[in-house]
Amino acid sequence: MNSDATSAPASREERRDALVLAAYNQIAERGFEGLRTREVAAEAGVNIATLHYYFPTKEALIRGVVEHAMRRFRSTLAPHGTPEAQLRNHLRAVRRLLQDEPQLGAVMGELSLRSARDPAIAHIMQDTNEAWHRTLRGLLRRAAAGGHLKPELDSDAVAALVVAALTSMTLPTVSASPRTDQALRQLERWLGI
Amino acid sequence: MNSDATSAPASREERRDALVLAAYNQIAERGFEGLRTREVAAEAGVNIATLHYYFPTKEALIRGVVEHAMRRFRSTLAPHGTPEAQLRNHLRAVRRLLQDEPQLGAVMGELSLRSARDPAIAHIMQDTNEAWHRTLRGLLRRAAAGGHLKPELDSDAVAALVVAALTSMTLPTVSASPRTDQALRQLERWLGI
DNA sequence: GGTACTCAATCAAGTGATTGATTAACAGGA
DNA sequence: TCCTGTTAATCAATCACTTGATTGAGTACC
Repeated sequence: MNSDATSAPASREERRDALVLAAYNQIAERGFEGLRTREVAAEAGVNIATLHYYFPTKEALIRGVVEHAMRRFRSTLAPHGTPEAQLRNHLRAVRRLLQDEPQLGAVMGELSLRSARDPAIAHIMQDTNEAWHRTLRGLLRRAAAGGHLKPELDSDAVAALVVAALTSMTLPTVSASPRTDQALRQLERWLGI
Repeated sequence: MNSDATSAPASREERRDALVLAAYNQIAERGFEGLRTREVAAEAGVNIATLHYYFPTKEALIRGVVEHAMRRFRSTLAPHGTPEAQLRNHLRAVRRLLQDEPQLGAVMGELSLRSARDPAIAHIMQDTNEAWHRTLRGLLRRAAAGGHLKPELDSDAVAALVVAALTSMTLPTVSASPRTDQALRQLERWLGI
């Protein structure tokens, strides 16, 4: 049934991804409140019944969006640059990601709120936040070991504050404010990076 | 038409407040996605048509919730205690408010996300955040003037970071984490309060 | 008589999900 | 090579229900 990549129909995975991306964009723009399976299907260029062929329920589609968003976000957490620059690069990378891809911030925000009433989402997001926290602790410890940060720094608490500050940038009231970059610079100043 | 407070029907204001509170609770529990005018009316103990007598549209009801939430939140921003303790009291007060009234955090979070697509909400929340920022700058300056903080402190940037960190606590993924208090303590540590 | 408030019944539109029919591709046997 | 059966994917039509909003009638109070 699967033809080569140059002709319709697209592969199963491509079709699923198109539907997930359409739902992702709709959630970013109108929240879960405005998520409509008919419109998701239309944006992906298929019939509503086709959407249900790939995702039996609307909730199943939402789970696809959760995976997509977490994968996109976690891909940013990978450290890059010299060890002393990694911490600052991290802060800048997350900030830049949320600036360049405001949809990701919007979807992450929507998912965070929904996690209060959806244990599956809560679990995935908690895992992602744990991984993020670990990544940050590692960066902080390495920076302290290299003499770039005070050795008595409480990396656990600092990581928690960094996660909180960056997470707030998924909220439009924070990300839209020019003060957000001031907040980030203050964080860097206090870190001495 | 208005009878005394001991008998039905309640006054016009009481009835409106009951509807707003019912909607507020529903938004806190299920987000805008799960907000149903029929259920709001039922929780307030009136007919759907009565809800529409007081609020012509669902959007009008939502605006009532916005006002209620902003009023509740801003009432916490008022400084209390001695000048040197006011800053720490402020941080603790907001944290405690979001702990004691998680619905407020949930609704504030929902409203923040909705503000991206509702200019009226965006305006009100921006005003509230401006007021909050001013309050914090004032507390920071007074603390610095009293010798409790470093005089070279950038009160603008610190206030921005404080707003961001506290705002993140409206998100369940942050507020549900035991690390949130660590983040707050780290902030206090860096402030020296 | 006028006003404010109430509600049962209804409307019109929307929504997630299902069904049965159709089409295309593939594999295997003659 | 052709034919047949199977499988995967597609969609128009439909279902059953939900939802925001409206209407007309009734009641109480001034």
